[in-house]
Amino acid sequence: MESTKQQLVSAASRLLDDGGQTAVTLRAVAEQVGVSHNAPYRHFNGRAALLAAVAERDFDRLRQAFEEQDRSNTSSEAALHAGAAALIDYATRHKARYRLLFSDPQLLPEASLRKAAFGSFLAFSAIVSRCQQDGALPSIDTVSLTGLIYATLHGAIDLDIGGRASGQKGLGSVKDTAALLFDLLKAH
Amino acid sequence: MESTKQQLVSAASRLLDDGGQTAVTLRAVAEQVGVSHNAPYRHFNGRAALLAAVAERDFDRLRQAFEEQDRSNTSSEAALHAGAAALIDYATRHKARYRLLFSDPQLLPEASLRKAAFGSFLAFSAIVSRCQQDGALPSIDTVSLTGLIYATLHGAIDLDIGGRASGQKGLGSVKDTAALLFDLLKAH
DNA sequence: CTCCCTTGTTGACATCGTCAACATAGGAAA
DNA sequence: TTTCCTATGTTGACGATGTCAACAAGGGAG
Repeated sequence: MESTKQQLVSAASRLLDDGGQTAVTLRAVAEQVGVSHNAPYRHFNGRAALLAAVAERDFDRLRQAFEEQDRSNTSSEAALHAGAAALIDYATRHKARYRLLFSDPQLLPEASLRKAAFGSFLAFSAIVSRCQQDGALPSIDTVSLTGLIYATLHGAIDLDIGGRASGQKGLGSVKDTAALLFDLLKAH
Repeated sequence: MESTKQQLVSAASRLLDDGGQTAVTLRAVAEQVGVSHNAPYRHFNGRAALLAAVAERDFDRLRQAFEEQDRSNTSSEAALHAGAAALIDYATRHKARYRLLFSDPQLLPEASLRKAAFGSFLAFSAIVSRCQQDGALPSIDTVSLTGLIYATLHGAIDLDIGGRASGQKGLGSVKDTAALLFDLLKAH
């Protein structure tokens, strides 16, 4: 027995995966849940708020995934690679959702969403910090270094999804770019 | 005396800068130019095609900016930094337009648009290649290296525009991220 | 029992992208 | 010159969509 609110978020996620941004219409979401076209307004302030809820939920999941890697029994370097792989994997599996989280301009900068986004960034930062302590990454400002890695990962993913850079070579190029960055960082 | 088609593209750009994605409605564009709400259809296949034309024009301008830096009389390293600064500057001045070029999911993968996007990437790649010849950048595969730099720049810009990463620290963090990457690359 | 907050419904409205039909001017073709 | 076609633009209409207002039911608190 899932609450209607949760059902709405789930339905929006599904529509996003299936038909992309334009498929996520309030009316379609409502229909999927089996309520009237205006029921969503009892749970969300409007379309943007519903999408923000979807993004928030997934940001939390990403954070959890990063935290799991950070707590794992592997080496810090392996955790870093696994964390990056998790992000790439999520983006590959849910392109439209990834775009919603990281690049949607219509998402209101709600405090809760910003907090969730920052939370996943911080979780990733924890992995980076552990790598630094182990000497696997240079001992510079952790936030700056995390920003560099995060930006590179996101940029490679986003360019790949949109096919805007070096042709559409598939996600192989994303992993290659990440590997190249990690190699450079390893060599001090 | 500007052709109506060019006027439509210019008006769309202006509306994009002023009011963001949602402000660019075909009817508003037509009104700005002073034609009926259906006149744009005589020049573009629809809204997506008009936006693609805007993106294509700006991709060409970016390519020209990169080519100018490549031909400049400065050092190859200065050209690289100037090229990066030009991209950051463009993104800062025209956030919504930057998003359109590099991250808009609704843009049909028209051949001409893809060609223009690839053209700007290639122009940037030429600068990178010159840096490699001068020993200012590591002698690895040029396309891979350009992909890394391009991805980092785009990722830092995109995260900053959306305020998704380390808080909204302004574009300062973007330049810092770029500087950090260049430092790392310089140290082989 | 009564009241009110939550949740949901129906109906309406403005806006938008898009299609179809019609108008007009200017040059090519005869 | 006259005829016709194409490019360009206009008007009108339609369906889809986000959103607002008004109404309904139901269940728990007092």
